[in-house]
Amino acid sequence: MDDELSRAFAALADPIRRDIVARLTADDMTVTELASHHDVSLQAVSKHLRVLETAGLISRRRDGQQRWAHLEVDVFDLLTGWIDTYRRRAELRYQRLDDVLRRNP
Amino acid sequence: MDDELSRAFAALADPIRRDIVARLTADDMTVTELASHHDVSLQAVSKHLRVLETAGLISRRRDGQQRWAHLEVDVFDLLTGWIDTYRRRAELRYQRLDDVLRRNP
DNA sequence: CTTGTATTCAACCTCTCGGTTGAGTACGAA
DNA sequence: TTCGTACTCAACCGAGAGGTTGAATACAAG
Repeated sequence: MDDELSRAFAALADPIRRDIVARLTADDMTVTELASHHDVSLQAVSKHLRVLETAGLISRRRDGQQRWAHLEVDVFDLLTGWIDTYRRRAELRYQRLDDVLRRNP
Repeated sequence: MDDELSRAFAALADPIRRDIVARLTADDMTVTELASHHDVSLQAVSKHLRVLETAGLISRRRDGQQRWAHLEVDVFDLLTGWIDTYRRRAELRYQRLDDVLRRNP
C-alpha cells in the first residue's frame, strides 16, 4: 500500500475519517471542532487528519494556534475514475454475452 | 471497520485485490489462474478472495475441484454513491460561496 | 483404491493501524 | 513574562492485516 489510489481507498475505509470528510464538505474546520464530534482523543483525530492529508483528501493551513482542514475533492475523481473504468468493462462483458445469446438462441 | 462501506473501501485498498477485481471484469476465474499473475502464494490469493467475498465484491461457485470467482458490480454503486454524495455537497458549498461573492463584490 | 490436482484450514510471524497517555511546541491574551 | 489554549510528537499497546509453510479436504482420473 504505497500508491495514491491505495492510500485514498484506505483513508476512506475508516468510519471516523469518512465522517470527517463528510463534515468538511460543509466548511473548513479545526482539529478541536472535528474532535468534538467523536468519542476519541484529540490526538487520535490529529492522526486521522494526517492520514487524510497523506492521501491527498485534505489540505491544511495554520492560522494562529488553529490548524484548519480543507477538503480537496480532486482525489474523489481518482477513485470514481478507477471504479467506473472497471464497472464499464464488466458491463461491456455482459453486453457481449447478451449479443452471443441473442445470436445463438 | 464493520459496515459494508468500510469493508468495500478496505478491500480495494490493496493493489493485489484491485488487480483481481480488474481481471474479473474480463471473465470469471479460478484461484489458481488468479494466483498465476501474482508473486504470492496460492493461499495468500485465497485469503484475498475471501476478503473480496466478505466485502460483497465477488461471489463464488464450486465446479468440481475448481472455485470460480465472479465479480459483483453492485458494491461499486455503494462506493460511487457515497463519494458522489459528498462531492456534490462540496460543490454546492462552492456554489453558495460564489453566489455570495457575486452579490458582494 | 490410489494418485494427483485444486483449494482451504491452521498456526505462526511481522508490520501496520487505531487508540491511549504524557510531554513538547506554538501562539494569543493578560 | 506568564498563563492558557491548540495542536503535534513520542512512546507504548492490543488487534488485525497480509504473508508464509505444512497439513487437511474435496474431487477427478486411472
